[in-house]
Amino acid sequence: MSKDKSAKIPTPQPVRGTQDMLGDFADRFAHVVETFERVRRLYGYKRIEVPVIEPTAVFARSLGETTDVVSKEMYSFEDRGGESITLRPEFTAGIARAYITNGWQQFAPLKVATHGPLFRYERPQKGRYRQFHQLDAEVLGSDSALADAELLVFADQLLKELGIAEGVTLTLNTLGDAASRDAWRAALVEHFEAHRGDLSEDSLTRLDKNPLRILDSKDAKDRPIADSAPDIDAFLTSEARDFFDAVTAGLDAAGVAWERNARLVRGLDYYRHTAFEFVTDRLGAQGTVLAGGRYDGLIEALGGPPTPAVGWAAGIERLAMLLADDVIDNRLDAVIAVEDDSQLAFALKVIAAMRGNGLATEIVATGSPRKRFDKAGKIPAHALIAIGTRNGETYANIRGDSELTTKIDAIIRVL
RNA sequence: GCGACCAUAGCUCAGUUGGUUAGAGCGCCGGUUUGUGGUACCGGAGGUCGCGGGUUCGAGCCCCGUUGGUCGCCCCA
Repeated sequence: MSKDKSAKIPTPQPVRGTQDMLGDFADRFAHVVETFERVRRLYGYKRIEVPVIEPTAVFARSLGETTDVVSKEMYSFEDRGGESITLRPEFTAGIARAYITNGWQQFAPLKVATHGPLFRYERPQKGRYRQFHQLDAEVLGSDSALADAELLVFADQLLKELGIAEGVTLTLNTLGDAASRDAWRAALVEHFEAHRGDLSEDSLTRLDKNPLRILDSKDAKDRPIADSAPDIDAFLTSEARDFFDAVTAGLDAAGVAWERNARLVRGLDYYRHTAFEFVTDRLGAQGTVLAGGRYDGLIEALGGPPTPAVGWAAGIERLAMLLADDVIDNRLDAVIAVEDDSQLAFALKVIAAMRGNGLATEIVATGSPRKRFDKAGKIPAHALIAIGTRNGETYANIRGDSELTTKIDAIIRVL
């Protein structure tokens, strides 16, 4: 290391909102993904891979008129050909594009699942990053309420298998069909206009841009007005009512607990019928762990044929943060402390044999020989093997669970 | 885009109303105990106190700016 400070090379900073993971958290992350991959097979969801980059139009068109999101929160750039490219901020639009451009209509109804990195240009906070990762499940080309129900049962089982269902609640609402939704929206605008003077400043702008969003406002000033606003129920067509009933009946039959949240809404117009969020109060302001809904209008908005679809996505980091501390067992089977360098060759034979027998093993053979036993003892493992010389003879002392030490003893004995 | 809080050793943090040479724990390196066993003892390396200005006889501490982080708001596809 140079002491010459002027010669020091400045280390580039990581991009804001990106994260590096080492050890425990990376293992938790992988555990979430592995569990998802296992459970999605149980439900017959096909693995799908779609690009991280898409033409900007894929997302701009799917997100429609919510200019805030499109203009300020997407990672977009021009490639060398002058085409506007965007790092995917969500899975759904890219999957819908793939569905159209690959002619996957032939497979409808198509159940697919994927996971990977997504990018949104936002201010990072707890459970919210610029590069983040999601699990994703979609059913394309099905207008059946059974698809919605199955998707939710899948999500419920995933959370249960991750051991985080406790403290996570499925909240559910319907946005109705287009007719229901339009009637409800008009009634809401009327209600909010009547209370215009009591709304927060933010909600006044929502009233113009996205009135449904006043319903889930966090501002205490808005709550009485939002809470007294009409529910969609009175405006549901009988078809929409039947659809919602069929979804909830499916959940009840499968034993999935749910709560109606009549204030749960989606900002985009292509959402229809089912909207849901699995929420928790254990992640600060970012309480949504898994969310989705039915988006019957999306594929058409991308220039495809009218295609009903429903899906959800879940933040892998958020799920990983919720995992219990003891879910991941990082302990090795054994650690070898080489207490005498003349026994190094023997120790290397032992560790090769251990690993060859499927036992995860680490070796400590550097630094002061006297300290190696202590050092090895600090590495989490089920057994500790000390190798040294005593009375001119090689010796190996094994400590740990009796079953494991017997197995190790047998491996070493034949060397 | 807005707000609050924070920034001292590789990590987690102390650091008094501004006052000598900025500390601890963990980690790292070395030494002591010749030991079937050890939460032990001793020592060492490692710091432009995020950066730049200012106030002051004197700034890790006070003021301004700046960069970065955390949390929240907006937004949430």
